[in-house]
Amino acid sequence: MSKEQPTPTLQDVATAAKVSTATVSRCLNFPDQVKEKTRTKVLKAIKMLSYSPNFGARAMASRRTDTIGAIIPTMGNAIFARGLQAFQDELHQHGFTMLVASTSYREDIEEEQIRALVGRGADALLLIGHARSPEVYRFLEAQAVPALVTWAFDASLSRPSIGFDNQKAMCRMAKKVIDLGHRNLALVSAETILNDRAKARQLGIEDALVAANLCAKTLHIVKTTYGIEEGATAFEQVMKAAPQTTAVFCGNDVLAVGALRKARELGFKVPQDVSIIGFDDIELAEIAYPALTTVHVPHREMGRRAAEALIKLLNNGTQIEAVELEASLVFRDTLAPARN
Amino acid sequence: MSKEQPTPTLQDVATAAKVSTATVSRCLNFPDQVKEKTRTKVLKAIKMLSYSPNFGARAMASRRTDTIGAIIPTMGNAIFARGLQAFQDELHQHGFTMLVASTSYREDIEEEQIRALVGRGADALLLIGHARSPEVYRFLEAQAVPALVTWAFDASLSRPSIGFDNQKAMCRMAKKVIDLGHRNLALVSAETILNDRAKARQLGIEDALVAANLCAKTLHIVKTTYGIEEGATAFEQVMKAAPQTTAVFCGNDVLAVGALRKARELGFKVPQDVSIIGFDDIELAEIAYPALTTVHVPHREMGRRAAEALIKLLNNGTQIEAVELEASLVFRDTLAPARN
DNA sequence: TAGCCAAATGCAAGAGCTTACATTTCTATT
DNA sequence: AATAGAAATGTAAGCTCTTGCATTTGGCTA
Repeated sequence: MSKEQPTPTLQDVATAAKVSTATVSRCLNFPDQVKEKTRTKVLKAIKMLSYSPNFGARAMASRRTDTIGAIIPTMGNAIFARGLQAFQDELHQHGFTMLVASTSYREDIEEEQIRALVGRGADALLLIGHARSPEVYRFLEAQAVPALVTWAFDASLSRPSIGFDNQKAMCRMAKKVIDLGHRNLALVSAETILNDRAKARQLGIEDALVAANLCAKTLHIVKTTYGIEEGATAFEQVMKAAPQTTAVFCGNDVLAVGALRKARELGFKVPQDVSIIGFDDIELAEIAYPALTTVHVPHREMGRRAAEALIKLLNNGTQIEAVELEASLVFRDTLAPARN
Repeated sequence: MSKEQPTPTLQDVATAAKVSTATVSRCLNFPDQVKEKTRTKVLKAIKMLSYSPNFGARAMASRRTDTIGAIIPTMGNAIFARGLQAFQDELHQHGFTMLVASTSYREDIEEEQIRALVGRGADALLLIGHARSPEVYRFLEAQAVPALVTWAFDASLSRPSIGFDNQKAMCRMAKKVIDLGHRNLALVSAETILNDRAKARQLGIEDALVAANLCAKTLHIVKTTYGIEEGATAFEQVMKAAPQTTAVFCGNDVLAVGALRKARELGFKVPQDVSIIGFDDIELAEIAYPALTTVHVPHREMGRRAAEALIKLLNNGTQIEAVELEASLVFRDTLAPARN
């Protein structure tokens, strides 16, 4: 494509305002270092030329971008979108900009996106979950880009995280379910290989099973990809393969809502015939009918705290402190005592 | 903060691989211009140093970023998140990167974000709706950054858009509603000053009213901000101020779902006592109970087409052609003939 | 009025990359 | 074996800013 008129540069503004580029630059970055009169002159020139600083050049010269990158699996899932919104709001208040990239839950794309954001000068990164190749962490180190993990919490790892313990949360929920007399549990889960949150949630249920002196192997697991339809299909598979199931856990609310719909379609009464439990507590959960029992993920809090920690790190070098947040259980209408 | 070890540069890689910086650069950008053996050597050096190109420098030198910015009101609304996902998918396939920014429906923030993305070197911009100050358009022109408007379609404007006609779509829906005997209509809408889509949807209903020889003024309008809770509150206001209302249109599905819930809480039977109509057709609409009658926004198609058009423009200079897509009506369970 | 100091401004050196053009190295002819 | 022409590589200028340091300006004091 052809760009005829070159876009205005700092130099153009300087010329138009009859000052040096240094003055224009200071006008933009440290307004009180330049005299009122000069400033007015410069600002007028800027407006006249519709000048906008070239970010790349600025970043290169100042070695700082005030930009923080966030990499999430998908924007399609409201829980991430919401968390990011909180993250972004907090960043914005402190003069930082957020850059988002999504990975579609693919490891190779995540790596690509990490490189893209780092290359774009992100001063720091927000990552979801701990699980990724050591090579990536090495890269981040070489580039001196701090990364904060969220959406998960694991005290045993050296890398600080601000999140909640997926395993513990799911375990608490599973215990409640077992207390209600359920003995034949099933789980509709995302692929757990690249998704440590999904894995942790599974382990949580198994922990509860073991704690109740039941065999962890009795948990019937069906893996699927993300989506309402996928949840529906998975539910059908569960009930076909393990008809005695009385409680179906789902890795997230979207899957759960799909399962719920399919249950109704297949003539199951929820929760009388079968209980369905979600995870995330997005709007969908509240709106579903019957309203979904689920685990509430403190997404706003996570986003806000993560932003806070990163800003402090960037501004004052304050090291990030790991924070474990609570994921609360939300009992609504899809969980009831086991029929027997 | 202190970054001790400087991040590796092109020069470092060149030195390590014993070639010139030009060769390394070509290795990255035009791999087939360099001999296999050299390339291997260079790639090894890159890996060893965990080198990652500095985007700013690259952008500055090559005057192109292969980046397209997208500015949406909020990621909190699934309809935008979904549309962007489609946009992003298409871009990614063609080697482009998407940068997202959200405005919280605020004009000043939108302007700020536009400047931020342009400064960051976005080669083009995706904007939602036509309504914004001429100054912004002038700025875009001065910077020679093409902008494509989506989520709206207005043949009368010179600026090309790829979207649908909000007014026409809502008008069609309203006609159906009127055909079912409804005479007392209400609308729960977002603020229409800065939101041309919301405005268009309102006008659509009024058009239908006029076409049916009714007075446009009979439409009872309540304005509110975005959110389920907000929709609920607005519904209550509507029924208090205009109890004879038999059909409540909502500016989007989220508001509608809130209205729906409140209707149930207040003891209204939907759709027997009152019909509720949404707009967007997000998952929520399908999951709501009763399932929501709404207008389906072709978000995937819009995202995909917009990406396509922008890529063509950037790669071949092909001018963008305006495209009007169809927004279809989805009749589910919240619309019924008026009680009388 | 001279002289001093702080405030305001200017100068110019990078920051890391791409690319036009120059140079070197191959390959294939004769 | 010599050489034209293509392929591979190197050289260096330039992209737009920031910032340390040098210089100028201007307000006071003595």
